[in-house]
Amino acid sequence: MSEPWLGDDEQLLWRLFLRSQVLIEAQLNRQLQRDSDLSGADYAVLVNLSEAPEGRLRGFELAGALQWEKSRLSHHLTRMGRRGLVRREGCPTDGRGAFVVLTPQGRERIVAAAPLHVAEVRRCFIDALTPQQRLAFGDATRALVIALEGHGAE
Amino acid sequence: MSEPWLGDDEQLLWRLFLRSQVLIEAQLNRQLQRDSDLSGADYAVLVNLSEAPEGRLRGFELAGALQWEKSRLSHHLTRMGRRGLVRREGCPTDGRGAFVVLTPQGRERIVAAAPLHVAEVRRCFIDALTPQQRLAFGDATRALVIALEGHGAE
DNA sequence: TCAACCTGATTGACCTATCAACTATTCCGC
DNA sequence: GCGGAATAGTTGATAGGTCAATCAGGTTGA
Repeated sequence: MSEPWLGDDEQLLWRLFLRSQVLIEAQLNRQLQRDSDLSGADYAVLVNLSEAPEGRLRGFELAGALQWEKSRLSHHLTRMGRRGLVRREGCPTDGRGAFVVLTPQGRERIVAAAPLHVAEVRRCFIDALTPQQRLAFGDATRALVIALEGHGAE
Repeated sequence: MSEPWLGDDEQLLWRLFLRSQVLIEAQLNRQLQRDSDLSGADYAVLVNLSEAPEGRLRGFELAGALQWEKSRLSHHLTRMGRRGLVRREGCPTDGRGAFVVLTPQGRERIVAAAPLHVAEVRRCFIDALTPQQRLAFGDATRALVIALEGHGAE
């Protein structure tokens, strides 16, 4: 429970986990870029907006949903704005705030991209596991998330 | 096995996986930066070099081990070189190639950093799982890695 | 009311990552 | 050998991410 080094099996487990992360992320980003000319970050923004009423969210709501820093969001929205995917609008009831709004083109893009992306998630992730493995995987990742949200990282 | 969308449980599984990735990566990078003034990328480079005979590897070997693009490696080595962690050396038997060599300071740094980092991996990852979860999780991640290395991503 | 503070968001500097283009060398078939 | 393909590595432009500073607009309380 508190030895200084990792045993062989622990080492292997850790490296497998790191490797699965890298591979999946790379594969999905590649697919999004190739099929839809979107980055993973673009996709996440568009999904959140498209699920919100009228395709609009306050900046801080979007940042919270994505778990992004506000400055990251701001920079990213500027770039997406240049590509016509989103637009900013002032908030009438709070002079500090702003809405982020999905443009019609943005909506078209996410509607076209989502099925392809989901299919890739299914292919690379869901279908790569047996039902038992899925259960075990969910069980373990849930334990990880609980442990990490509890102490280490707020 | 080939439905277009994800079911609730599949969706949850996927989001847990994504979230566990983000949390662990953030936590470990924070620890490395705080305790050892190294990024995760720096650490990975140094570990690979320190495990190689004489602390030296050809660029393409290092890139392969890290699964990095050659240009990423080249840029990163330039930055690490400026900080005195690594050094480049020409290869006598292949005029195109170069060795990347761990400097004495680089070795000191990784030797000092590794135990702290490993302890954090243990705390955040290994100890967060029960022995049964570790076995099952290893089984599932192995299946993922095999599936991903097989077709999608070469 | 008005000063201190908090909140939502933007900006600029800096660091890191990716892509495409390029140089130099080696390998291979003829 | 020699011309073309493949390999090793660098470079520059650009996109993305983090940090600290800034700003404008709310909120609170003496």
